[in-house]
Amino acid sequence: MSDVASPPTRQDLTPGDVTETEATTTTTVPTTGADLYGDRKDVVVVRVDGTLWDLDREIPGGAVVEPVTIDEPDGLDVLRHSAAHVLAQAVQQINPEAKLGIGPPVKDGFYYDFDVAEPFTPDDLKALDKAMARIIKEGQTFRRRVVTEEEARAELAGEPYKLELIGIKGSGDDAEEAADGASVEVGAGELTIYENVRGAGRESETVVWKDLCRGPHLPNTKILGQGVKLMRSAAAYWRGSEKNPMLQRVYGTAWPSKDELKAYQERLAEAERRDHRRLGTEMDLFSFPDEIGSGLPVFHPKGGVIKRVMEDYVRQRHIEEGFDYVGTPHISKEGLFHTSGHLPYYADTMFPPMDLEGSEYRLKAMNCPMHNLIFRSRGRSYRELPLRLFEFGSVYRYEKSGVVQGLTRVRGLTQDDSHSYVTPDQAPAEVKHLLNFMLSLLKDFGLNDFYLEISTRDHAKPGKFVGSDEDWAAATKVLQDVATETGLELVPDPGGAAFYGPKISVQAKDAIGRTWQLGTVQYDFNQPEGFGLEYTAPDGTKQRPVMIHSAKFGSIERFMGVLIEHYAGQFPVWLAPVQVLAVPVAEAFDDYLKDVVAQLKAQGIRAEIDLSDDRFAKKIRNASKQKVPFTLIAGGEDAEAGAVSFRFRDGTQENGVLVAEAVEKIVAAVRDRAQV
RNA sequence: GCCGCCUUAGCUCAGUCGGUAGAGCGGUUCACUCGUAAUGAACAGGUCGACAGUUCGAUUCUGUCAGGCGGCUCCA
Repeated sequence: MSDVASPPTRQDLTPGDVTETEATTTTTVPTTGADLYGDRKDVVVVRVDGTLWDLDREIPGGAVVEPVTIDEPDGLDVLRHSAAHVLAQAVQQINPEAKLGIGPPVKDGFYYDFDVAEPFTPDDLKALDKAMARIIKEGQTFRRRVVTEEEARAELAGEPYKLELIGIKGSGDDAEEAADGASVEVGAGELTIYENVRGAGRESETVVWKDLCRGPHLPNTKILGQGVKLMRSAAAYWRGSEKNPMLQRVYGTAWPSKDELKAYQERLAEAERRDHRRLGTEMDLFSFPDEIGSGLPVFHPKGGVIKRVMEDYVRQRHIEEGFDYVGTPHISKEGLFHTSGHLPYYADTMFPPMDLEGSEYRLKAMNCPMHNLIFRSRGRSYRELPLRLFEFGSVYRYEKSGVVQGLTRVRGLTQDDSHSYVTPDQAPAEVKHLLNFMLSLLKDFGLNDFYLEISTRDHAKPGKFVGSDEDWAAATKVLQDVATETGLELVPDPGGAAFYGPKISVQAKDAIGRTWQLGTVQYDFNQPEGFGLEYTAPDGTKQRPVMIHSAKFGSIERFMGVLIEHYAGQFPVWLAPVQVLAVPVAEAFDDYLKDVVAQLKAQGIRAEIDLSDDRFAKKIRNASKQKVPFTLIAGGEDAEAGAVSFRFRDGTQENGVLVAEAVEKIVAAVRDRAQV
């Protein structure tokens, strides 16, 4: 990765500023990373004046050098990228006709794209895993060689995709822009080829494989050890464009050790156990009947409880926060979406029109146009602002068949959508209000770890966005300032804005560290103009409001999916479809527990009793599998004492709790939205 | 939408190298059942995703479509 602009480095610091544990060294005479750190097995490359270099590359005098270990982010990238090279070597060893695409490191692993006549099968992957293991075991050396463009073209004459990358570089485009990951192959500086050498240093040494690559690499394939495994293969468009040919991409994972690989595989297994699609079926929450159509969920009674409780709570909180609950239809004449400006941008993702009595109607894909009509239904005074309209809007989006996925990507969804109409002066306070409100709501549902993404217009694509540069700059500043005030991490997303204005989106981390995009706050100065929205100002003039869109969860369906995975189906009491399951030790105690259940129901608790003729142990098993927060057990000892015994989902137990206390305890757990 | 794989009972899956199918769980019934993750037995349940084609015969082979899974692209 030579000569590429890189993040600030320690060369900018005076020696006294260096607080990191890794010491830097300033070279006085030419040397190499291997000379400096050769005795440290965990050092895989060096950072020379902020850029990563191979260990055996000669470093000039006067450079600031620091070691990069295999377990730090840069070191892991090097490890994974080197694994990608081994994969490519294995592929061409088995199939010399395979043409190379690109092979960058990605989160937790790497991939490499190949143009091959036949897609890879699972058996192919097994064979490749074995071939890779052999290459790793034989300890090939990665050797860097600088080449001219002419030399590179000659050596890579048989690799059309590599030649294309050289061409991109030659044309002066930024390789990073040209193809996601292509910068791994061709940097912005000199061209290099990496050779894999068998028996390096010996007379018999042979170059067994080579690839155009900016590097750097591990010194030796042996370092990959037993931490590498191929995961799957899939197709991917060359350079990320659907206009280009499809290549076959092989994904792998790579870790510094076998144990870390195993830990990663265990994390994947845990994610699979939590998969909301699996739990949704097991817990009888929802389904996607083929007869209805792809991406259109139905909620079963237990899933319906969760959805209703979520909605009830969110509606109540909105009302407390000054929102007015409104209702709008699922369908409208399509002129409305021309007025709003949506149709030219989103026609592809709206269901096609239906012709009724000479008018074209469309299923609603967004709620804002209808809320605008509510605003416009009569004259508005500045005294009414901020005017906040909120509803659970059912919207339908024609998502392409390949992207529909569980509850997280559907074609029919319920948005917890609000639109605040404010004066331009009120906008910053309202954005702040919405953002804090959203974060507090998410915390009530048990999510506590957030970062924000701020999506702005992309000047390179003027056709995608509406409005003047000044309006965009002003709107972006409002969002930026409020987002900064939260103290949360801010990630820029240039080009990610809606056509009508910039947005902040909230990303939440779940219990196993995955992030999900949830709510958004969007600043819109375009639709008020399109709809001619006005209010009367104190001086009697007509003024244009700004509208601020906000969905707190994004969609109820997706958020339910996130919650199912976050809690692994073990919901906090207030959300659990069944909060209490009473299990009599024997039939003789049925009536005793029926009475307890009746007392709980009188307090609004979702309590059931297991009156089946299963044996006691089986009933415990069933209760456990249902993930009910409180299992209440009663037998002779409990009944005599006027008590019940609690059994919790982790198997722990609290025996002999007086019935009145038990009811109070359960009611309190629901009221406090407690997890038990 | 694109590429690959998949679709057999409510669920999870066997199976048929072309002669219309099985298990476990779940369901129903009966018997049993007084303390912490499976009591036993019997019964019911399937146009083998849909539609074409090849064939004496298709759940099995071929094609198209639908749905699912994994990616790519997209995601107001």
